[in-house]
Amino acid sequence: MRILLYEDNPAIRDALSVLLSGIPGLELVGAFPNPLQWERQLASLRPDLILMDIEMPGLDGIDATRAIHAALPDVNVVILTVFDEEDKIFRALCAGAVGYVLKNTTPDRLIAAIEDAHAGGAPLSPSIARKAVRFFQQLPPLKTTRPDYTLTAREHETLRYLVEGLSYKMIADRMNISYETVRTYMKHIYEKLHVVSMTEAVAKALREGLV
Amino acid sequence: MRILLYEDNPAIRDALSVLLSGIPGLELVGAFPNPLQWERQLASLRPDLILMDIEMPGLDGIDATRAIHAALPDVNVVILTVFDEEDKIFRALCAGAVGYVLKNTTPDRLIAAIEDAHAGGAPLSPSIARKAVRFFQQLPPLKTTRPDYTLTAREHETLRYLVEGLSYKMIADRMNISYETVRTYMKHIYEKLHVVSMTEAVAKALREGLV
DNA sequence: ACGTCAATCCCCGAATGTGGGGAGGTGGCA
DNA sequence: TGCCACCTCCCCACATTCGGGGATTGACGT
Repeated sequence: MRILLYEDNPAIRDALSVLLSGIPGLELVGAFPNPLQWERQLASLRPDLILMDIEMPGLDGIDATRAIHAALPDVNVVILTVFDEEDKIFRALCAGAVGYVLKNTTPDRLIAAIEDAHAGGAPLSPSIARKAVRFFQQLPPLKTTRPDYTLTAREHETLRYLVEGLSYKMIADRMNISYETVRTYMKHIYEKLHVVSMTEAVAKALREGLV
Repeated sequence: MRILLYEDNPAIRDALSVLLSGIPGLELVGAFPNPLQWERQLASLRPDLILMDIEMPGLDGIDATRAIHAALPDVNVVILTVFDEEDKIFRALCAGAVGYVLKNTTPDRLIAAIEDAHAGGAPLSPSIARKAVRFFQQLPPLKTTRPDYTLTAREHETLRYLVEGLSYKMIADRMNISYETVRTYMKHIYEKLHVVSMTEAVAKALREGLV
């Protein structure tokens, strides 16, 4: 398996070069401080897999991943970085990275990640995987049968206005009912949703797609 | 670590029971052919982690996962199944499963998955992980231009607690600051987000992913 | 005919949030 | 050194929400 490495820190680059070169079955075909020349390098070095840092001078690893994935979809790009921020993780995965490994990973786990990626897996460090999974859980309900709180039509309507940011008064006005009726509906909503404040109700409604 | 197993196939259930019982540090506190009695079983057996099959007579493992996750969010549910269809994977993860492991996994990898889940990771079999990652890549161009409201660190923290449904008092308590300071932050948040109430702030924060 | 339940309205008192100010301390940066 | 952004706290006055009640109407089902 031919591996290409993009990493701007010379110490880390050298350490990884030594590590990877010592593994039978792997061949490090190049190691560069940035992916500015990726087009030429990929054409001549023909890697099967790329280890990509994120913050590099000249060209961002995520942008490079996007470009590479668009041009050569068969090349597996694995992000290797210190950042475990959701923002970077999602941008990287959306850009086409097949894996996302943190730099504090032990050498043998890194090797396993490389083999995993080559075998059609998606190596993710545990904390990364958990964040990715949490993303699904926060996803608006696609076709999942969401819990049924048996809100009545008017209660449901009230909740929708609440999520829009309206006050009880405004909702009463919008629904052509009295302020007190809105209060009654809200009490029911609180009971049914097991919440005790507007903010909780709004959060629950939005998170569970009740609106 | 206390483990609970739901699996309808007696042979597999017994095999897993034997396997898990032989691991130091793990304690199999129960093994049932279906999760119909999950409420009572979880209350009495207090598992840290649940291994859940998908197709079981009486109650579907994914539905059970959703119910359990809603009632006891701290209990980690790991799906253990033969199905690697995208549909089931996504429904399971959206329902609150922290992991998804295929039954053709080797025993030591299964043990590793259990430990991984307990350590805050998200054990996914390689082919599952790849499908999950591909999901991100098919996602519509993610909001890279997320508006920047330049909330300060403390304001941002305040907003997060607000979305959790806490009152000013509770937030003050949680952040170890006075009620008045929370009020100050809220005023700033309202200005920066151009909103005038808690509900609007919560809705905007959730909709635009500010939390 | 009776019970149930959604929909509508009402009161009170207590708790909480909103808008307008002011003000001291810190640390970074020009 | 002085400015500025941030974090922290305070006061007043007013608006709004919350948690208990209670009440009437009409529709629907048995």
